[in-house]
Amino acid sequence: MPNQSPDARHRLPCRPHSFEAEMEYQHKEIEQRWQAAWEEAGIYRSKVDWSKQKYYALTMLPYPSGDLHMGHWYAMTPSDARARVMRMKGFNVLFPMGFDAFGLPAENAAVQRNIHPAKWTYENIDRMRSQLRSMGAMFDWEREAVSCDPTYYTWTEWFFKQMYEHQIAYRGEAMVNWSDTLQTVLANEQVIDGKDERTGQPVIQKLMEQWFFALTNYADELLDFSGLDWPDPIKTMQTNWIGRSEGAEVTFKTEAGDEIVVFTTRPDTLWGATFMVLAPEHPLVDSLTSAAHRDAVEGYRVAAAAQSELERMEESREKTGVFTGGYAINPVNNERIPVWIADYVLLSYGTGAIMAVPAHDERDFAFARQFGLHIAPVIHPAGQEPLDEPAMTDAYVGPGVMVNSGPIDGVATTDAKGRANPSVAAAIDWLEANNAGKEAINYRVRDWLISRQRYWGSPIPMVHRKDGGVEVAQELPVVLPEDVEFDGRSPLVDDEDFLATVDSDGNPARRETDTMDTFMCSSWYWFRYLSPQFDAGPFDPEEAAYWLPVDVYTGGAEHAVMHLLYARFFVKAMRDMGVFADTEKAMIEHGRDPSGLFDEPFLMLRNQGQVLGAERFGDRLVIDGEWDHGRLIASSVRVDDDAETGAGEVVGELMRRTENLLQVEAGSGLVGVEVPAEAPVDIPAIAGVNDVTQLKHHLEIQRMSKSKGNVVNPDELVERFGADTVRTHLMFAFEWQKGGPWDERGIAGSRRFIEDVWKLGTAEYAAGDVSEKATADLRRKVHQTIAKVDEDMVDFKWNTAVAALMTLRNTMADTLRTADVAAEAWTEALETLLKLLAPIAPHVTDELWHHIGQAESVHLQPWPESDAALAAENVVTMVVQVNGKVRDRIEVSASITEEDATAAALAAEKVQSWLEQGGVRKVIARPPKLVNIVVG
RNA sequence: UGCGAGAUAGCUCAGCUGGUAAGAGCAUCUGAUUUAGAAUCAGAGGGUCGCCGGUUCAAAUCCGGUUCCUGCAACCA
Repeated sequence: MPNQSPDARHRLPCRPHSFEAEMEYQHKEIEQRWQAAWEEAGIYRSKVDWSKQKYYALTMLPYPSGDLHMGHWYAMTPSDARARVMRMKGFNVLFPMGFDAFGLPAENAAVQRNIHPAKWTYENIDRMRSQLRSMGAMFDWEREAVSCDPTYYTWTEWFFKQMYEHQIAYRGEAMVNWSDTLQTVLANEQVIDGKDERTGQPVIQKLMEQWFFALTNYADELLDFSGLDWPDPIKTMQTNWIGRSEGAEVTFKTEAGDEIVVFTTRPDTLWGATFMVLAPEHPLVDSLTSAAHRDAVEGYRVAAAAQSELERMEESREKTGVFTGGYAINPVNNERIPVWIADYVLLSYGTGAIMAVPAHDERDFAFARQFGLHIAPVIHPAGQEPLDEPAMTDAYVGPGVMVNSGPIDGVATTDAKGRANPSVAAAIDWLEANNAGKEAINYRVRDWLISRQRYWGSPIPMVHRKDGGVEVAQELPVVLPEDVEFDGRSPLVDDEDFLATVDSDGNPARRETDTMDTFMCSSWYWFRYLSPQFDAGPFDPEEAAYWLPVDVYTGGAEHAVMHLLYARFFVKAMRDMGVFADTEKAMIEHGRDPSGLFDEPFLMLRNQGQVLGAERFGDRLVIDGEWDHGRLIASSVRVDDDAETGAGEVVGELMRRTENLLQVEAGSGLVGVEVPAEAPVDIPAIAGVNDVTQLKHHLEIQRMSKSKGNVVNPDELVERFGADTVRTHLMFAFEWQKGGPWDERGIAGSRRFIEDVWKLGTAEYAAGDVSEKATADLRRKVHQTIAKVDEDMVDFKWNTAVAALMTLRNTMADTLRTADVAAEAWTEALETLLKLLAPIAPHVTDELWHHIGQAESVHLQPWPESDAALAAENVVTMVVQVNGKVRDRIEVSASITEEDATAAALAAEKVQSWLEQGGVRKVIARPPKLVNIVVG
């Protein structure tokens, strides 16, 4: 009810060009105008200011694949909102953006569309920059870094050189993952289930000489997450990936005198080792194999090599393998044991050879039973009869006492790992005393393979000398030649102009043609953001001294054992190579203590989930029954995915269900089905008695992808609803860490919310009959909302923060109608709403902020603080229960004592009749919320 | 198979350390407005909190079991 109250005069519209004409919410005009205004005023420029507390907020930089998709919006806008909150809280916030611009898709585009990778990449970057701008994020564009730019990859090469000179980068021969389709090798971390994690292309194992980084040197340090505020799943994934296990290395000798070293976590079971198994590719297989077994061994090796990792894993768990004909000597008891090869032993783990203890290892047991090999129990199970070998159906892996184990007989064995297990400790001591082995730690993680046989990457700045030596190129950077042709292979390998160079002695030499893994570029990009133009080093120590380390990092969890592991390794290596020496000096000069600041890149990490496309499929149902007025009354319902038409009265997919009414797509159209309570519902996948509510109706969620046609284009949504609405909705519709299916219809609600805020902000509030209680109620609501929103936003709980703002919206909409609060309280409520919403919906809030007469941007305002006294409830409704059932409610003071609460409850009107039924046995008082009276 | 998360309205979710009558947005329905629809406004319906058992004066919440779903790792010696 707008009117001309004098109270409204303190809110003079100060932007006549947008408000006088009409009070309609024009998202497009508002957003474009404010984006331009912010840029012109430079309010998002972040500069070193030692008088202010810094906050480095980072979000994973995108690969310029073409268009910004929903995932980018989902990942970045909450990160932006969080950075804005921190800024309003008084921190000097750096929130930069850039592009991870090297990579295979650019080369594919070159082959398919005959466009140079650089051109393709930079065109995409241009497009994505403008799309990023449409988000209205507070990116500081003057700090942008693009990894494929020579001013950037100069320093990527420089890092490689440092790594080489510090013996962290090395060239070595190893079994590596080779993708024939991609024509390159891949790091272990980038292979999932035998396929390239990006493209799903299969890989095979190949022995090749490649460039590696000695990541395993840092394995132990990488297991230490102390001081890091990271999600547990990520820490677990990295820990599992690194895969530290404690045990011993034991040396076996073959009859020919060769040594076979094995790693085992159970050296205590050595006396039960009755055979050995080598990986098919193990180098000693040749010399071990006897003439009689050579054909079989060769056949097995060839078959194993021809299989992709994927095929190996897809096979059943049935063990395969062949005997080499060779024997080794068990060093603890000098027994002669056969040596087999089998593909369940992996060359890439441990030493590629195992001692097999079939009695106490499930895999070895299965193998022994399959091939009739000897099984020798050496543990007497705790509290059981001794193991009877022929009767065993499984390996025994539990605790007990060592038997048939010579010097360690009688020692207890427990479930503990490593030396904490008495039997393992005893075995290690014996091995070391007898020179047969030593305590050892094995890691599953391997060194980081960084060579790629591709063109569009940072060149590895190395030169192959004529004399066979390798050395760093004379001049950095080694620049990628631009004038090249693409046919699917790297054009570098036959580019004479590129290849020909000279070594440090002036002799003709050949350049390395491999480029670096693009994860190398992204392992240090947040340093480049600090000073993207700096040319005396990878980053300016003065900037680094202030901004480092990154305070909060946001991005996808899929990088758990790739980027996030490499980045941690990289920083530790940089620290050890002295790259931070100048930064440290600068820190000390500015009075900042540098200790411990270069051990980890990202102090806090938060992962967003994924926005999925909603595609819908329901159970396929077979329904029998009777027709009644065009509707089928079911006598039975059965789920059968393979059922064909004709198998029942109605066969089809369940599209919709409301209570017991089904809508089934039965080929000819939708059929209505009513399922009476007595009709049996059979769902094979769910055991027991099923009912109609367990039927799955048409809804399936999955990744958005072009081929599935379920991609939602953020540009269109921004056009229709505005960036503020899209941002708000992305933060409201999902639990950020979890993500979920995109529902096209839901966004209208978020748009309505923004429009309601618009209405509140543009309404003329005129106080009528001011009530003190109403005023206090509104202020309480406001201060409760501040507390809730503050807590939620700091914690990335966007959905509940928006929900809290929506309820404040509801309260304020009521207030606008009742007009019973003091004008000051209304103004406080409105200003608070705008400030709290500003990080989420930056444009509309700034517009309204100016509309209510403020001159400065809402984004430069201090974050509201909750006044606990105002937020506290002073009068509350106390529940009076009798025997746990609510019988009455009474208004009491929030600070009521237990005695008063009890007395009030016993005096409550509606409980009297219950009190008469029996004596009061007990009174449980929880002032001020509840009193429970137990009677009878 | 192991580890983790989860199961609350038709959908997506909130409900913190047990305590009022279980909430929000969307969807649905009714009414107003409209030639009609959309939009808007007013209002309504809809939940055995997966299932079984236990602890308690009191359980969606804690404990045990069970089913289902989902994420990650998967022959790691």
